[in-house]
Amino acid sequence: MPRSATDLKPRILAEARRLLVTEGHGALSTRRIAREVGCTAPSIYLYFANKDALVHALVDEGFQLLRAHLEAAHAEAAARPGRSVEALCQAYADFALANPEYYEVMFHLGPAELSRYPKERYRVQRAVLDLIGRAALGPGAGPERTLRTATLIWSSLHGAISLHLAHRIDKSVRGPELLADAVRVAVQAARLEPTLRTE
Amino acid sequence: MPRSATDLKPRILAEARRLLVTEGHGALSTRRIAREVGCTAPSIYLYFANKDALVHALVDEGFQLLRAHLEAAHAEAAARPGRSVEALCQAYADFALANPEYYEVMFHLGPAELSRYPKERYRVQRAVLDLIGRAALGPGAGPERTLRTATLIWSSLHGAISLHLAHRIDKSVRGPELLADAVRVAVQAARLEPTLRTE
DNA sequence: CACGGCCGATGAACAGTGATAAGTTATCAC
DNA sequence: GTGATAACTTATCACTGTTCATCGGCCGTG
Repeated sequence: MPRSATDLKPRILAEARRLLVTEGHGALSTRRIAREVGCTAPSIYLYFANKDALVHALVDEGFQLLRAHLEAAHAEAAARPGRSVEALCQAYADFALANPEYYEVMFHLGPAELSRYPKERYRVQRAVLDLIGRAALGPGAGPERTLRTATLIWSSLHGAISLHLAHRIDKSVRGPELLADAVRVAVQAARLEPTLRTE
Repeated sequence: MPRSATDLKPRILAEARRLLVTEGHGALSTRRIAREVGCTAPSIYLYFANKDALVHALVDEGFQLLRAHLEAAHAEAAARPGRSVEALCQAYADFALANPEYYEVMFHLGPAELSRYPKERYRVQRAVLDLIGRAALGPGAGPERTLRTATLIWSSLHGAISLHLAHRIDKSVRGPELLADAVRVAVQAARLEPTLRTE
C-alpha cells in the first residue's frame, strides 16, 4: 500500500537530494529520509543496496549536472573564441560554489567514507576533461596530452575550490582572485609545455 | 585509581593517533579508543570537551608535523639554492602521501564534520605559507604578495594531492608527474605575475 | 584517628546511526 | 477462493556520541 501515489524510489532520491543540498551530507540518514518521505527506514533498502549506494546515486546526479553546466558554458563561449578555457573554468567554479554539498560528495568523499563501490566510478567523466583539454589545446592535440593537460588545469582549479570550501584559506586572500589566478596560471603554463619530464 | 601509571590524556591522544594513522579517521570512536586504552568512553570527556576536540588535537599535531617536515626540507635545500620552492613542494607532497589520514583531517574536514571550533584555527599556519612564498619570491617581496603567491602555489599543490588521495584521477595520468607539473606550473607563473587583476 | 570534600573514573542510560530478518498486507494469476 | 509475489513494516542488533548519577580512593582538616 503505497502511502503516496508515486513510486518510492524517486521520492527517496529527491528527498536525499533535498537534504544534501539544504543541510549537507551529514544530515543524510536513512530514518530522516524515510520520515520526510513518509515511509520507514528499511524501505530504502528495497531500492538501494545500502546508504552508500544512495549517496552514490547523488554523486552521479552531480556529475550529470556539472557536465550539463559545462557544456552550456562551452556552447555559450563558442561565440567569442580564445577565452573558452577561462569560461569553462569559471563555469566549473560557479558550479562548485553554487552546490558546495554536491561538490563535497563528488570530489572529497574517499573510499573510506564511501566504500563498496568500484573506484572507476569515482573518476570524473572523461567528457568533462576532454572539454577542458580541447578548450585549452585545441582539437589537434593528441588524446593523451589533452587528458594530461586537462587534469592539470582541473587539479589546480580543484585545489583552490577545495581549500575555499573547507575554509582553509587566509581571510586576506580573496577567493575569486585566487580562483582566477589558479585558472590563468594552469592554462598558460599547460599550453606551453609538452610532455616535459621533471626528473 | 588509574589503571595504568601514566596520565590518561596523553594515552588517549596516542591511541587516537594510532587509530587515525592505521585505520583512518572513520575508525575513531570513543568506545574503541577507550577499550584500546583500558578505560571507558566517558573518561575521554574528562580530558576533551567532545570528540571533535580530540580530532582537533590531532589536526594541531598534524600541522606541527607538517611544519617541522617543511622546515627540515627548507634547511636542507638551503645548501643548493634556486630550487628551494620545488624542494618545499616535494616535501609537502611527501608528507601528504606518507600521512594521508592526517592530511584528510587537516584539509578535507569541513565545518560540517568538525564543528564547534573557530574557523580561524583551520587556516593553515602562516609560517608554512611564508616559507613557501619566500622560497618562490625571495625575502624581498611584500608580505601581501608573498602570502598570495604562496596560497596560489599551495592550492595548486593541494588540488593534485586532494584528487589523488580521493582516487579521482584517471588511471592513465601518473600521480608523481601530475604533482611535478602542478608545482612547476604554479611556481613559474606565480613568479612572473604581479598583482594582475583579471576582471 | 575520624570525617568531609574532592576528583577521577565508571555503569547506566538516551537518542541517534546503518542494517537485517521476520512478519504483515495487498494485489494479481489461476 | 487459493496460492504466490511483491511491497512494506515492526522488531531488533550492534554501534555511535554524549550525559548523569554514582562509586571509590585520596587528601587535608579537626
